[in-house]
Amino acid sequence: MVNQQFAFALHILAMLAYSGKILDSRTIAASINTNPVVVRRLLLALRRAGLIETSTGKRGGATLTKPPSRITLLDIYDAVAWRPAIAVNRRRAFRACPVSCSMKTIVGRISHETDQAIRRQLGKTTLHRLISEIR
Amino acid sequence: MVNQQFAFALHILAMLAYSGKILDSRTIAASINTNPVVVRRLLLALRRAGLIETSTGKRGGATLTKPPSRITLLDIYDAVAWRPAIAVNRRRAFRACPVSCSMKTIVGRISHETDQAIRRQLGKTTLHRLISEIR
DNA sequence: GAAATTGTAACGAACATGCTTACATTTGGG
DNA sequence: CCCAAATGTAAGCATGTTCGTTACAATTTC
Repeated sequence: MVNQQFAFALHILAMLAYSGKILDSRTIAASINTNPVVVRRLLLALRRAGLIETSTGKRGGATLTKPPSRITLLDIYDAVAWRPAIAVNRRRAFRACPVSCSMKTIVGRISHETDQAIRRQLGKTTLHRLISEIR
Repeated sequence: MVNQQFAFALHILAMLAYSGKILDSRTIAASINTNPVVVRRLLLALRRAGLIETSTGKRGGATLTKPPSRITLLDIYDAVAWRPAIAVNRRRAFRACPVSCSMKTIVGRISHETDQAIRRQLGKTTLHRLISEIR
């Protein structure tokens, strides 16, 4: 992955789990060293996934909806990673070439299997275990 | 991954394995539906990894250096994927925040574990098995 | 020596990513 | 009731990546 959204999302949720309090996007952004709007966009994705709740207005911010022991890194990955780790070539195949005609299917399967392997791995770790490594 | 280089590399090696002959970059590029220079750049990476040999001049091109049963998708992945699937935030940590100070290490470990999971998966499949699915 | 091929540099277009500004909306508290 | 503080969200910009393209030197075969 080129983008850092998964790393940012982990950081956000680690902050929320570690503090246990409502945190605003400015505080979180300072910890990540980025802009509050970048954080807010990720908060939206995490909320859509049901991992956090947000509230607007004064004293607003975000909190977890579940205990950190019941959130896995896979939940977070699903919330923010929409592209598979392995891309497939989507162009038209060259009809006269059997390799070309089969590659989309074959690479599609490889991509899917690899995704499953990633998901299996991420499903093993909870947010609770992740924050237990802080300090 | 945003880029398609792994998919392209799989395609190139599948062509070489399937045909068993020397193929030039123009032929391969036509099958992938891209430009010969794009193919040649990947051929360089695959050659550096010891998977193929190339020859210049008339009747030049590329061939495998080993039987397809002895090339795994992991070999190919290593040849062309230099970025880890999961990026880490490389900015300076915010010193006053314990979460911020720990995240680089923690996400680094997650990134590494995930990479290992990907590599385990890709190591299971040989180029031979891949081309057995053609047609 | 001509033709075909790789190796490689240089440039550009398209796209992805993240930062920033801006502002409407919502909420809490005096 | 009004102000301050916060999210939600759009728009635009800068940067980096990716891929395609052109071009040409070097190499090899015939």
